[in-house]
Formats: sequence, C-alpha cells, structure tokens
Amino acid sequence: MKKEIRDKNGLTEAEFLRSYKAEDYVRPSVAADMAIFTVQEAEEENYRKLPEKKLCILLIERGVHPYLGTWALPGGFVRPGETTEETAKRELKEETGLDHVYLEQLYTFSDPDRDPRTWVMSCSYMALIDSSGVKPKAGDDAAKAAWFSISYGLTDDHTEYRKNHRYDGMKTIRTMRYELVLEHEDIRLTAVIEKKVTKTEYDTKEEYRILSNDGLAFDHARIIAYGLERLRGKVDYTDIAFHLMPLQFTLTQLQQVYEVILDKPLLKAAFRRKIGHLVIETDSFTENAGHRPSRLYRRKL
Amino acid sequence: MKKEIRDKNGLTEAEFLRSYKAEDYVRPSVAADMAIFTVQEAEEENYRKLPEKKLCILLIERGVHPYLGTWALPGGFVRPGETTEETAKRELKEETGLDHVYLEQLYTFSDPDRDPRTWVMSCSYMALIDSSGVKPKAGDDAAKAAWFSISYGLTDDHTEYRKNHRYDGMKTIRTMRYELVLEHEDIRLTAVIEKKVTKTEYDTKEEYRILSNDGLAFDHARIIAYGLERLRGKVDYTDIAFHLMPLQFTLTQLQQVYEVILDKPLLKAAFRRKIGHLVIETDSFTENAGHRPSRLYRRKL
DNA sequence: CTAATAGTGTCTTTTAGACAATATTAA
DNA sequence: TTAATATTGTCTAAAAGACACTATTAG
Repeated sequence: MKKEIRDKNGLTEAEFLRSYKAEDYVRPSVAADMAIFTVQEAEEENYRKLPEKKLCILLIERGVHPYLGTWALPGGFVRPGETTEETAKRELKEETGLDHVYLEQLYTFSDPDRDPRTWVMSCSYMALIDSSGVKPKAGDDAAKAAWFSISYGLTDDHTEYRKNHRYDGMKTIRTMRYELVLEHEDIRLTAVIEKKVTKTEYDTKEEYRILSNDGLAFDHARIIAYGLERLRGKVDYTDIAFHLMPLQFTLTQLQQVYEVILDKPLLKAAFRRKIGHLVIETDSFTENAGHRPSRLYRRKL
Repeated sequence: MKKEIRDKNGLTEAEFLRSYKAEDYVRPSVAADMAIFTVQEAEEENYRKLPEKKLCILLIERGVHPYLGTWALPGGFVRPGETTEETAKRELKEETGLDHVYLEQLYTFSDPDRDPRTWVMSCSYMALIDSSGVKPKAGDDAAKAAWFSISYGLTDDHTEYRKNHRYDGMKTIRTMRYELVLEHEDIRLTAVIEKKVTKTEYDTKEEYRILSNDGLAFDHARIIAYGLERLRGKVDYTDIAFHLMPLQFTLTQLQQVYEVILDKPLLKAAFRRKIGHLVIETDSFTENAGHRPSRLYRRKL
C-alpha cells in the first residue's frame, strides 16, 4: 500500500530510494568517546585503617597526530553498520578486556572545530567498572593507557542579575568554575571548566566551556566534566554506583564510593537506611581486618 | 612547542593535518530531530469549570519520500559548520517562529537501518514551549504541521527472574510496554514501545524497541517515548515544567501541567508547598472566572 | 444563593540529619 | 588492652501525604 504512493516527481518510495545519492551531501565523521570510571584504593600504611578510595578514569596517551603525546579518552570512529554503542563497546573491550559493564550515553558534542583534522562529532559514553584485576591495554593509536585519579571541585560560583532590555523581564546568569585535576604517578593534567546557566522568563540555557587545559586532548576535559556531573546527579536516586563495586562489598565500602563520587562525607546511619533496600546481605564477613568484621552484601536485582 | 613533535612518519602536527584525507572513510549523515512539547487547553462547555489541559507535540506530515504521507518529528540534516543544536534551533524557528525556548539534547539514535535512504544518525532534542499564539508552519519537506495530543501509558509491566548460567548469579529482565497515542482532529497515530531493563550482578542495560507503529515515520515513536520519559523524570526535581507556561500563570494552571506530564493527580496543598520557592507572586489576579479569582505568579529566576 | 475554584491550616506519616552507645576483632 | 571499624538505637527536624475548612467570585 504505502509503497505505491508517488511523490511530486511521480516516484514510488522504492524508485526514490534507488535514485537517492547520499554522496551529494557533506557529512561529518562520528566518533564514540568513553569516560571509563572506576574506584581504586590508595595505599594504607596502618594495617587497621581502611584504605581511602579514589575515583579514577582511564586515559590513553595519544601515539598519533593530532594531540600526539597528550592524554585522551579512549574512543574511535563509528564504522558502517555499527551503532555508536557498539563502537563504544568495542573500544571498551580493546582497552580493558571487559565485556558486560554499565554503559550509558552521555551527550553528543558537535562543535565543528572540536577536531583539527576534519568535521568530527563525538557521541560520548560513560562506563562504570569494577577495576580489580583490569590491566588497561593501549590500543592501536595509543602509546600507553593508565588510570588517573580525579579531583573535580567547584572553585567559583557567581550569579549576576540583569535587566533584560529586549523583553521587559529579568535575566540571571550563574557562572560556575570547576577545576579538574587528573593524576597518574608523576603526570598531572589540569583543566578549568566553566558551566554557565542563563535564565530568562522564556528559557533556561546551560553551557560548558573549557577555560584552560593542560595535557588533555581535544575537548575531552569537557566530556569528562559532563560525565562526572551525570554520575553525581544520578548517584542519589539510582543504584548506578553499585556498578563500581565488586560482586560482594561491605556497606562501608559502598559508602566510601558514594562519598568519593559526591565529594562529601555522609552520615553512616542515614546512609545505611537509605540504601538498605538496594542490597541483599550475604553470610560472609571480612576477615583479618584488625577490627570487627564487616558483613558482605550484594546488589539486589 | 607541541607542534614540533613528530610522529612515527616524521611529520609535525601541521604536516600531518595537511596530509589528512577525511574522504578516505565512509561517514554517516547526521540529522537533528525535535520533540517540541506544549500544553494546550481542551474546550470547556461549563463557563465556571476550568478547561482540561493536554500535553501536545508538534508533528509534520511528510511531503517527500521516504515515509511520504506519514507524520514525523520536525528535523533536518546538520549542515557543515553547524552544531546539532544550531540545526535544532533552525528547525524550531522554521516550524514555530520561536527563538528563545527551552532546548535539551535527548539522545543520539544510531541504528544503521533507521533510515531507508542511507546511514543517518539522529541527534534528538526536546523543546518546551508555551504555544499560545504559535501557528505551526510546514517547512520545505512537509505537507502540513499540527499539534497532536499525547497519551502515553503503561499497559504492561512484567519481571522475569532467571538463573544466569554464564556466571553463577541471577538475571532479572523487566519488560514494560507503553502505548503511545497521538491525536489531531480525526487523525490518530498509535505505537507500542517496549522498554526492557536487564540486570545482572555486573551490569544494567536499558533498551527501547518499537513493537508496532501506525502512522509515524522512521523510529520517531521511540524518540517521542524517550522525550516523554525525560520530561517525566525531570519534572519533580527541576523547574523544567515552567517552560511550558506563559509568563504569568496561576498555581492551579501550573499544577494541571504537572499533572498532565506525570499523568496523575497531585494534592493541592502539598503541590503549593513544594513549588512555592520556585515562583514569585505578582499583584495580578484572574478575572471573570465565575468563581474566586486566582493570583498570578511568575517563575523565580 | 449556588457552583465552582482559591487558598490555608493542621494532623499524620515518612524521610533525613545528628549523634551516641554498644559490639567485635587482630595484634 | 587497644585502636580501629561495625552496627544499631534514638531523638529531632524537615518534607510529604491526606484531608478538611474557609474565602471569594459571576451569574
């Protein structure tokens, strides 16, 4: 039925499709870039004390131009016949050997100048993994791959109230600056990201800009910031943080992960009440810890 | 400094960029498609009663192949030099004449077969507008443009618990079915969308599938479902719904909008407490309503 | 006067915050 | 015994749910 409808040139859909030339239009390349997050433990000298947790991200040192020698998110171009998610999974597997992990599309960045080679959009993904036993491998284009610890903090928050002359209303502009610091051994990468929220009576607009950047390739500082905000935003109303945990974990470990994501301390009793319905207790306990053993839990499915 | 680093072929970054051939790779087309939502009032025969509100979306009737004669989201291909957001804004302006409205990127759909013409990714956006005084205009490729009322309800929710043999753990699969019905005058478009959430100890996966579809072009039923879920999800922890309101509104009108988005009635007193800090009262009141006048409010910026 | 909505008061329930008390282990 | 973490209890404060009462208007 539908196929028999003819357009103004008298073509059926099948005829139209046969005559369609995709090559007539200039098209962008599309890449999938991945922010792979994990939580790792710092060394602890005191055998009794719990090791501190650090939120980490996997970066690769670029072995090819452009941005040769700088650090970048793992990623690659989407191939014909593939979804962006499949590209992301392929990269993830190459880099970490992991297969079934939490994966979420973040945002598609499409600034035409974001890649000096050509017009490249980046469909970005966030993966959350338990990194115990994962040795990052450098892919084809990469010299090295390594886990970088993350520090991402607000350094400035400023709100401006303006009369909006174009309409008779008001306008408020809230400018927030975040400092992103990534560290691996003696390598230290830094960037300053500005988040600007503009409100008028008619709309609300949110922009992220990279103000400065030392050692990160492309606009990847912005993608990382975006991923961190998504992670923070989802932590307290989903069980997303569980994907950073091993199969069995103590509630204190889980709380540490929440704390390291939210970058603030939480109250123990309230935390346990809040996540109580998301976990199942096992019969196992930690051992040889130098203090009272702790019950191990799993994620409730 | 950085520019002087040479790669394994002995090229500097500048030399590499001059030699880079983007044409060597097959690339997708990228379109921006828009779910433009608004709230409209139904006719009310009783002069005293408040008119009911309906959540609506703007659709265009396709005037060209493929899917000629079916209804689609407004959208278009991203042009060189443009961001996807600029494409979306351009389409919005063409279709509604509106300029400064709430706009949010939803998701990038990249199934290689989603468009019969060629490889086309869709970077989708959601816009929220106050439609009073907006007459939708059909663009180049469109025969007509019209507001369709939306009904989107869960018709089936089913959870399956399985032993996962690959690991020693469990797997739960929750399958939800939603019926989407869009109506404009005597046109009625329907689709059934399945949302499947699969959980194992290792990951959580979320998929949307179109099970049936009558009258909607491409995979647009899925994009609409995605937009509706985003809208619902954000309503109670942001002031996003205010972008569907005129400059001044009564709290009952605002509550109606919340109710129509969430598809459930809310308690008046609790609602007023909750949104109280998001509004500013004006000195104006509604008039000639056949009942007690209502104070008008604006969004607090 | 009446039928409608507007707006507020208050009691209850639930959730979150704060902090203290008790329990248990390896060295 | 001690220094650490584990776990639970309880009081308080804040937020959400439920429902009823009063206020005000056009016709």
